Amino acid sequence: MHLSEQELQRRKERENLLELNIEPYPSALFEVNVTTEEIKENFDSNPENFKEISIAGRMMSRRIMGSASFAEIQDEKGRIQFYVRRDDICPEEDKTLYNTVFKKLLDIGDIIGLKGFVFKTQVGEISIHVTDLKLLSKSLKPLPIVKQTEDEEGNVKTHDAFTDPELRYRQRYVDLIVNPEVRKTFIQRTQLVNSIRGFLADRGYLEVETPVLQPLYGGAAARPFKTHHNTLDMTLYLRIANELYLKRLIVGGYDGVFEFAKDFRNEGMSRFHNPEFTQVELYVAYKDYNWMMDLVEEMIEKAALDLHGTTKVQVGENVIDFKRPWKRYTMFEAIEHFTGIDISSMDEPELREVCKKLNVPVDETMGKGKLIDEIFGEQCEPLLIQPTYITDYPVEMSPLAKRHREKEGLVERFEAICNGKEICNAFSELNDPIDQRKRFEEQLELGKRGDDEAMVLDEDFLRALEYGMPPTAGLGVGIDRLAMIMTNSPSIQDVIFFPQMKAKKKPQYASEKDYVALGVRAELVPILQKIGLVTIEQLKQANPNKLFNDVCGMRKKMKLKEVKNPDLEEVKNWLV
RNA sequence: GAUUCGAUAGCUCAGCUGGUAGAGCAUCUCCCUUUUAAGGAGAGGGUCCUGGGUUCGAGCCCCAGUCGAAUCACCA
Repeated sequence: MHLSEQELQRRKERENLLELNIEPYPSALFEVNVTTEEIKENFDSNPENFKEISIAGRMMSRRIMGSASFAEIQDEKGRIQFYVRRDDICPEEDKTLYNTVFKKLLDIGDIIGLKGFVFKTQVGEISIHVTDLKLLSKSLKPLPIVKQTEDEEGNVKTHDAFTDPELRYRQRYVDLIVNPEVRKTFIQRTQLVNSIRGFLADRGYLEVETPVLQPLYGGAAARPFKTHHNTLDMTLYLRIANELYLKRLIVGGYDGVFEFAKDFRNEGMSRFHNPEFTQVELYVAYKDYNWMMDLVEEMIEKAALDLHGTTKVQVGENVIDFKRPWKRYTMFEAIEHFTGIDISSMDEPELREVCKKLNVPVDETMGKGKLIDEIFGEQCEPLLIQPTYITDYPVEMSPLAKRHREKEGLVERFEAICNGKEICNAFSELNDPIDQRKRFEEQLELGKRGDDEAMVLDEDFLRALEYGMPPTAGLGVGIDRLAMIMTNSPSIQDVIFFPQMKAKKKPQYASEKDYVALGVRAELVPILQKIGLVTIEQLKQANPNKLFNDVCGMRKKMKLKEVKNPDLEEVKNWLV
């Protein structure tokens, strides 16, 4: 393993601490009685409450000025400056704790505990005057240092921001340490979930859990992840939705059930798609989709209020207002509104004409429903910024929704569109088992025609319906998409702690033993690694003359005076 | 999957027409006081993503690859 100079330095510091009988990773708890936030908010009004504080966190900056120093400590809530004076933390003769430990053996990134009192500096910054300092955990890897300054107008300017998306997502822990707004985003995501959970629980609906591993995948149209159970020797799928299980529970007699579900779809990735994502699904008996629209409006409006204290949320360049009531269009109305074309009574050839005219891409396999959906998706959806309900979808696209009570060829379904994207999907659930079987069979036909996202027939679910499911309204809300909007995040990766990333290929690093087995002296191993020959295969392919040169050159460069250079014969022997 | 762009010090980035690898921050040494991106003096730190090629000479040009980003496509 290659270590940078700074990493080696810190490992050395760790050793030095041990030699001073200072445990770099102590086990005892450290009593914390205040947070940075509490100090900053309350010190001015109640300074006497902060005479004996104890706080822990990560040291994020340090400015040493001889026998006194300023540094910053960061806890979960924020940062605060602290002031350390040598003679405060070392009242006796022995000044090691300040001169050696604080100044030399501590680094930015170390986790420390402080005791002391709060005061204000001459410049007016609330700070902690430290009387006792304890190392709680030594950090061996240097952090990217992000500095922020404020100009006279109070604009915060960030220097050397840690922005590389790859590193931020692969090492989210670093992102969270140095980019405080990231921590805030995820707190808001949790607040959003809590708000919705509370809203639904207050209405008496039951939060449940249903299988993630399913023998048949259903409830949505998507390609699944496939896996295998060894003991049962059977194929299982990671769920693409939990809809059919929640409906079974409605059959079983619960009148309202919901689940925050991780779903998995084996499809493309984009800033709106992660292979695993979160939905909350809700089913309520004896209700219909009109009732559900009212509920969703209320629920999301409340979530906005809980997070922001207002129904207005800044998203990119737009301000989105979740205040009830939201605009409602039928799908046909929306298409007519945005294109001027009334397609409500068109047949398939006429729809194809319209697509051509509007430059909507189509292909042969698309039926009437898909064509309508395509027109909507191309011409309307991206233009819907404020929360808007689109209702009454073509039946072909909605095999689990109930036929419309009045309109032929449509189902009682709605989606809420916001910022140009779907945030929820709901319908009056189809509970006629005969019709449901027919719809599944139509899906099977689509599957035979090559649609690899067509639904599969679930006999057990049909059996449940045959026992009788009450009329039910069902809902699915994409939590990630909603979180993106509520936190003003442009990418789904910004609201998922550990978004899926392509695996990094790691070469099989050879160990010292592997080199020695070839006759390489152990002291030469670091040289070979430094040259870049980290696998035996690479070493074997090296040109002996060049290798000999490189080794001697690198030895000099690394200033390994005590290491004896190999001769050419010796190098050649490694490669035999 | 397609197109475009990118990869240089721990971090953020510069690097001219192909000619000895640079800055700021971070790190190390020295001075230092309630400082404000504290300051001053000095030092160390590089597989210029990988592999080929062109060339007397490649961070830079060419080819292939890896990884990433953006846009598009797919995702009812």
